[in-house]
Order: sequence, then C-alpha cells, then structure tokens
Amino acid sequence: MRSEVSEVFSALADDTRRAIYERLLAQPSGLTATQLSKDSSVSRQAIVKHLQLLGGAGLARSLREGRDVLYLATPRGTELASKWLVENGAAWDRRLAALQKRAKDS
Amino acid sequence: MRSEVSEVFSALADDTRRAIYERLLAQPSGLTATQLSKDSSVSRQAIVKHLQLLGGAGLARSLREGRDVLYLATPRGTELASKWLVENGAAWDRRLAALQKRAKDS
DNA sequence: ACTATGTGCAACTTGTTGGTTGCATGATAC
DNA sequence: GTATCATGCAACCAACAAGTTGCACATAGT
Repeated sequence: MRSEVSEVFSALADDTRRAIYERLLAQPSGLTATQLSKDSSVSRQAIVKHLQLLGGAGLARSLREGRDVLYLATPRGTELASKWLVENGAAWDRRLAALQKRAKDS
Repeated sequence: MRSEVSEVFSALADDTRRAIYERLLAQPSGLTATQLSKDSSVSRQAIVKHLQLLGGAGLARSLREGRDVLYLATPRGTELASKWLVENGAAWDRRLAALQKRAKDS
C-alpha cells in the first residue's frame, strides 16, 4: 500500500491537477467539475478523476449542493507534504552542523 | 513538457525513491548504486533508474570515483517543492484574512 | 594475465495514469 | 411533465513507470 505522503506528492506531480488545486484554493466557495472543465483543455470526466485523486490525497473534498457537486480545497494534504519537506530539510542542517564541528575540531 | 516542479513531486511520489533519497541525505559522502541495492529489495538496475530520475529532478547528482559512481543528495529539488508549497500555503493565509475582514465588516 | 566486482545498455513484462467517448441517471426550471 | 443540464458509470486506448533478466564493458587487486 502506497504511503499517505506518496499520494500527496503524486497528486501534486501533475500539471493539470495542480492547476485545478490552485483554482480551488483561489475560490473558497468551491467549484463544480463542470465549471472547472469550462475553461480547461480536458473533459469534465477527466477533471472529475483528478478531483477524486485530490480528494484521496487530502487536498480536496466534495460537497453536494442540490444538483451540483462543489469541490473545495482542504489543507491536510499540503500539511503532510510540508511535514516531510521540513523533516528532510532538517537533514541538511545536521549535515551543515557536522561540517562546522569538523572544521572547529581541526 | 512537464514542468520542473512536477518532476520534483513526481520523484518524491515513490516510496522506494524517497527511501533512496533519505539514505543519500544521511550519507553526505555519497553512496553507489551497488551499495544502495545491497540492503534493498529491488535490483541495482532499478536503483540506478531511480537515481537518474532523482538527478533529473535536482535531488541528486553523480560523481565518478575510479570504478565507482557515487551519488549525492542535492538541495535544489526540495527547494523547488518548498517554494511551491510556501506560495500555495500563502493562499490559505489570504483566505483567512478575507474571512476576518468579512467578520469585522459585519 | 586473470579474476573480481561495479557499471552501462537494452529488451521485455506488468501495472498504472491521463485521457477519451458514449450513455444512463437525477435534479431543476418552466 | 418535459426539456435541460450536471453528474455517474463503464469501456476503452496510448503512454509511461517500476521492475525484471541477460550480457557486454571497464577498472581493480593479486
């Protein structure tokens, strides 16, 4: 089973999908798949698939509104990605610290 | 052509590849594909492919050392990913600010 | 020189991904 | 109640990704 953080990175690895996510971010009231597909080069069905994938990665959620289905950005996904990056950024700091220690000891 | 940041996210989206990258981070002097494959479930050739992909994403570079080829972690890739996350994290702040403004105005 | 070992290259298999089209279903507005 | 419009579902396709095996080539060490 693919790890959670893998799902997030994988969701963010596609240009189309990142563009969708950015549009959701810019529109806090949400957007429907049909609206998103209006000025997009790909079909509504393709958009829906992307939205479901974003949902699985904790980057979006859906909300039924009568006949429409609104999609909204959620923060959990990017939190996971940030967490991994911060933790591994810390490795760079440790490397730097080790370097400085060696320099001081010599 | 797939964007640069897509390449980074895509590189980080695979568990095997992230594990390799983390090992490179922990070993500032570098590791060879053969060394990496010793205690890994996949073949050396698979590891090499991952390393080349990491290289393409600015997450690693290679260095010939006699008969061996050392692979080292590089910071550029994670910088690109962090940049995207920070910029889009800022969208959440803007949304919060808009919410507060509306609350104050009412 | 011979042998060990590390690397490079290529063909191939299998599963996944991003996209399509076609059609059925469900809610709205007159 | 019927025309309209958004959604849901399924089959299909081409390209790519992750992995394998097999073998050739290069560099060390003795």
